[in-house]
Amino acid sequence: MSQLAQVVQLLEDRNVRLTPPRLAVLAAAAAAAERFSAEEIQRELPRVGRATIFRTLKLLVDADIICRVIQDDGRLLYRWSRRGHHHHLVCRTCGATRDISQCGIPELLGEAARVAGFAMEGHWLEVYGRCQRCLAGEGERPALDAKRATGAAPRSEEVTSVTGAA
Amino acid sequence: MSQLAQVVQLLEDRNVRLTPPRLAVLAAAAAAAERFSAEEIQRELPRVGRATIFRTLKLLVDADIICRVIQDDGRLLYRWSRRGHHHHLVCRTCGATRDISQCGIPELLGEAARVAGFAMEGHWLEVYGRCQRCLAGEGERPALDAKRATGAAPRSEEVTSVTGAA
DNA sequence: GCGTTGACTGATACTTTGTCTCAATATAGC
DNA sequence: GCTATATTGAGACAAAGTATCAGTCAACGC
Repeated sequence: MSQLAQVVQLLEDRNVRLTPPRLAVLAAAAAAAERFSAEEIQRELPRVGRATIFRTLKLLVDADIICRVIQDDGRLLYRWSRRGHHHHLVCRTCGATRDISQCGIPELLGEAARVAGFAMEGHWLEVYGRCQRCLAGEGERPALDAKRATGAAPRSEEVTSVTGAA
Repeated sequence: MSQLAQVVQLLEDRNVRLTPPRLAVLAAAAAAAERFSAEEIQRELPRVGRATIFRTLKLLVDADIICRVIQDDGRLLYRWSRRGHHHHLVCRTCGATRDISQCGIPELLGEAARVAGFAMEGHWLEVYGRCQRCLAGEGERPALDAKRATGAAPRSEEVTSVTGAA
């Protein structure tokens, strides 16, 4: 079953009507880089209303199909969510990301939380740095946001922040 | 030397002119909760221009006196920055935060980053859960956010985030 | 097939959180 | 006091959503 088919299944299970605009948003999101902005979807689908795009994205977020990703600069992007708890390495130069499945935060900070009288329930971690290509001087791109309007899809592997259950 | 005096000193060192509006913003920020929004400062200082408030906050961010904090929902807050790398425990019920100076992230994830070909430069971690008081059933506050206009300090479920040097 | 009902849509206005511009004003240095 | 420069406040503008509303569409019962 393709990813898209799975998503369709998931939405049908939630009794969400799969209308043409919704499917268009879904397809555009699927065709976009792993991380995409609402604006990209809008650009891709000029005939679909802005409100519909945002509503559909929200729907997908609610269905846990995509997740909202807050970047360093406060911008919001969307990303296909992945099952399983993981974090990301984010390249500050080109925006590329790699997943880290290793976590260890609960073990690391659980004791500190206990001492502070907190019941730890979750955490949120992102690691920033520079990827091999950018370190080597290739792959330098004006940071993703630079002019926002380039339409250039970010390289896949992308960023995200994940709110993970501790 | 008081915190405010230290800040004034810091700004003077940077040749920043300490005009009355700037001092007013500084004082309002100092009087506010540890974490505050630009809106709160505005409400506090109706006679100071909005642009001046934002400019002054930016100035303080540039001077590393306060830091911008991106919340779960993408909203921006400001927070007095502390010397030294630390993270926060955030109570989802009442919004209270506690610092954790212990970090260990670089040690924990450094190897994973290296394997992925990343040069780790910083990270961003928030731990959330419930504080002792909320666990005990006291201290529960109706989510303060409701209409944002209450002037009350932080709302519940906030997640503060800090980008720390790794 | 028809009518009803409720979900969905697109247009558009509005909100929030800033940033930019510009003329007026304050300040520092001489 | 004069001049150059920094700062200010008002207000326009922008990005990224959200809310509202009338119109449309699809499902469902008859």
